[in-house]
Amino acid sequence: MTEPSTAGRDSRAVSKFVEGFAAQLVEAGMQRMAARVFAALLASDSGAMTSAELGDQLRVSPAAVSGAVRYLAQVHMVSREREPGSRRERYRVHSDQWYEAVTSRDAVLTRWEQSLREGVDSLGAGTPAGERLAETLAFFEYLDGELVQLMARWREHRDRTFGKG
Amino acid sequence: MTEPSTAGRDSRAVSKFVEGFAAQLVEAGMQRMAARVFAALLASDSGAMTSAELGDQLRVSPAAVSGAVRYLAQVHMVSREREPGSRRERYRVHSDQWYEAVTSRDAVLTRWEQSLREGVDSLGAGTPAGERLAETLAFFEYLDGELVQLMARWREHRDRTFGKG
DNA sequence: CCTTAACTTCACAAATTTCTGAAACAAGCG
DNA sequence: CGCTTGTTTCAGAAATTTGTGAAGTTAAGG
Repeated sequence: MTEPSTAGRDSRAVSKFVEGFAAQLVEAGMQRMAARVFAALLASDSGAMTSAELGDQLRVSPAAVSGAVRYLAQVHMVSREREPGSRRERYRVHSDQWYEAVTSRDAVLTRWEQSLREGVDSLGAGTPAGERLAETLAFFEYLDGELVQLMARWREHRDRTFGKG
Repeated sequence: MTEPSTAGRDSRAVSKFVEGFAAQLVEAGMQRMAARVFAALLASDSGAMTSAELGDQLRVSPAAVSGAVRYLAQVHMVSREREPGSRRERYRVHSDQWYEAVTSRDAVLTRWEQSLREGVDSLGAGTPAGERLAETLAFFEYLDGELVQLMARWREHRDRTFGKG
């Protein structure tokens, strides 16, 4: 017998990946529900799902989906789409967009750098502690700049590998 | 009046930096106590502190310090030193060692890659979802390799800037 | 060896986070 | 306009995380 269209795939396999990958993300610091929603989108064929589909597949309430999606949208890991002429919303991983969000983490690095700058100032640039903070700061500033270039090279590499492949 | 030797520095300023920077680390996903211990070490002049000093400065129990240090040692952000002929242990940030730990995050990336590989297999390399996972996996593999080179360039850059400076 | 200082482990209490159901809110459609 | 469907907000219950005190372990020093 044929499976229903949305579940043409082995939903056992999908779930195993979703939960496993989400667990890894959680261990790295992401909120549990956000991780699960993200993994589910990543593992969907279209790369987009509605709130109802997510709630159904993950067995959670609309409220939980709402909260997770708000977070994911804030950090640019998914985008929201309004299907024209419907109150239904779709959440999508943009395949190239999302890992840019993971690496660039601009906001995080910037705040770290700001803290370190203040530390260097208040502890004194000449003190051993001040020098250690300054070196750390220099590292993050270096990292910032390098990541931009790294992402540029990745896009090129990706286009060669996937674009024409 | 002169301050006691260990607190020759403005302990108000130290604490402000420690708590502020730790908060940023927490927001990025690190455990609270580990973040505070790490920040305290970073802001110390010698780059090393004993368990007692840490507990005293952060106003927490030995147990809390123990837990935090175990974690930090596991992820190579501090190393433990046994002062010879004493049961006192010192915890140290190696100034160059620690941010290597932050970037390389080898363990994390490796586990992500493993999850993704399994996902590609079980969802099918030919399916749209499988292709998305494969592209994501390729990205992390690329990142792995690039980070190694990036760190090599940083060390060079650092030696030029701080080594002879 | 026995004492004692230092660290670790463990069970539990406190604080925080996470998810839910219910109610409020929005927006298409008749 | 009001009905209906879909999303968000909110207060609280449940689960998880975090830090403590106390007991346990290890090893230096008499």
